[in-house]
Amino acid sequence: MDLVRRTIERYVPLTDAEWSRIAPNWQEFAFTRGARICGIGQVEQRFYIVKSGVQRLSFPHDGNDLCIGFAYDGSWCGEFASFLSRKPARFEVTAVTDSALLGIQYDDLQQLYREMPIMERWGRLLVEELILGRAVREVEQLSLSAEERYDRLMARSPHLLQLVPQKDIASYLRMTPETFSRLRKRK
Amino acid sequence: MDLVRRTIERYVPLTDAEWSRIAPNWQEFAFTRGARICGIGQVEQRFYIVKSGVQRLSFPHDGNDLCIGFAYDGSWCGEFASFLSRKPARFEVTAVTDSALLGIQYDDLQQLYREMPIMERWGRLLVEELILGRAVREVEQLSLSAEERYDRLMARSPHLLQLVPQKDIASYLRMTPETFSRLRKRK
DNA sequence: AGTAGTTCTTGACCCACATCAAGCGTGATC
DNA sequence: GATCACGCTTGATGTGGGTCAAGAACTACT
Repeated sequence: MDLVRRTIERYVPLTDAEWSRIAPNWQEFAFTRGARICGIGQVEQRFYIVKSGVQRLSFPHDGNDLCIGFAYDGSWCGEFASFLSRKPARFEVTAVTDSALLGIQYDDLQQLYREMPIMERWGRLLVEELILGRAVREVEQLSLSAEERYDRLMARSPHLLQLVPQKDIASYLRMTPETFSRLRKRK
Repeated sequence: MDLVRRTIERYVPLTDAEWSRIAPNWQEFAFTRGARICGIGQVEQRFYIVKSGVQRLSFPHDGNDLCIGFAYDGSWCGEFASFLSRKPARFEVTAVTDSALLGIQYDDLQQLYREMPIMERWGRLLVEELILGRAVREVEQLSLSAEERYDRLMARSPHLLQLVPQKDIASYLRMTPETFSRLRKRK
C-alpha cells in the first residue's frame, strides 16, 4: 500500500496527514491469469496502480484482439477513457499474468479532488504524462516500418517477450503474428 | 478575449474576481497563412485557444509532412507535448489560413495553477478531454480501412475539405494524395 | 499419459495502397 | 498576361505485409 504513496509522491509531495486521508481510499485487488479486469461496455469503476503482474489493454476487431498497450509493475492500469468519461469502455483490460492491483474508486477520487488541491494537481500531472506517452507512440507508429517498430520495442522492453504471448506483442506493434515470427527469425 | 472566459467556463465556473485575475495573462496573436506557430526543436511557449482560422499539427517524415491533426474555432491549439514537458517539439504547428489565437505563457499558467485551485481543476479536465479524443482517434485509426476513414471524416467534418489542402487531409487519414483523390472520384 | 485447444512457425499466394510518372488546373508574382 | 510553383488527377507498375493453409510445439485439463 506504501507503493501508492511512493507512486503519488513521484508527482507531488504528501504530508503524513494528507496521506492518512488518502490511504483508506485505496484497496488491493487480485486477478488470476486471463481474468477480465474491465470488460467492453461496462464503465470502468477504478483507477489502478500495478503492484505485480502484467495487464493488457485491447479491443476486439473482426475476430482477433487489437492490442493497445501493456501495464506492469509501478505503472498505471485501467480503461482510463471510460474511467474519466463515465462512458462504456471501448477497450478491455485483461490480466496477462496473475496480478495484484491497487485501485481507487471513481467517486472517492473525485471527493479527494474536491477536498485536496494537491490531489487535483496529481491528477493533472498524471494525465499530462499519459498524453506525453501517447505522443511518442503516435510518432513511432507513423514513422517507423514494421521492422523498425520491432527493433525499437525489443531494444526498450525485451522482457515483454517473456511475459506476454507473441501474438499480443505483434498486435501491439500493428502487424500479424506471422510477420512478427518472421522478423524474430531474421534476427 | 471573452472567448477565453467562455471556453474555460465550459469546464469550471469562474467568478468575476477570478476572471479578472486570469484575463491579463491571455494575449492575442496573429499569424498569416503558412506561418509557423511552433517549429520542431523549439519549446512551445504557449497554450492557445483558436479565435479564428485553421491550424495544422504535423511532423516531417522523409520528404513530406505527416499530419496529426487540425485545430479550428473554439478548439485548443499548440504543440501540447512540448508545452507540457518543456522539451523540444516533435511536431510543428502551422497556420493553414490566416489565424487569430489567444495564448497564455507557460509560466503564467503555472502561476495560476499555484494560486487558483479552480484553474488547476480546469487544467486537469482539459488534459482529460485531450486523452479522450486520442482514444477515439486511436480506435478509428486501427479498426477502419482507408475508405472508411475517408467516409468517417467526410461525415463528421466535411467543411475541412474547403479549408485545408487535400494532401494534408490525405496525410491526416494516413493515405497518399493519390489514394485520397481516387476515393473522392469514386463518390 | 492422452486429448484438445492454443500459439508459433513456415511456405505460397495476394492485394490494398504506395510509388513513379506525366499532364492539367489554378492562383500568385512580376 | 506570361511565367512559375504547387496541388490535383489519372494511369501504369511495384511491394510490404496481409491472408490462407497446414504442421509443429506448447499448455491445460481430465
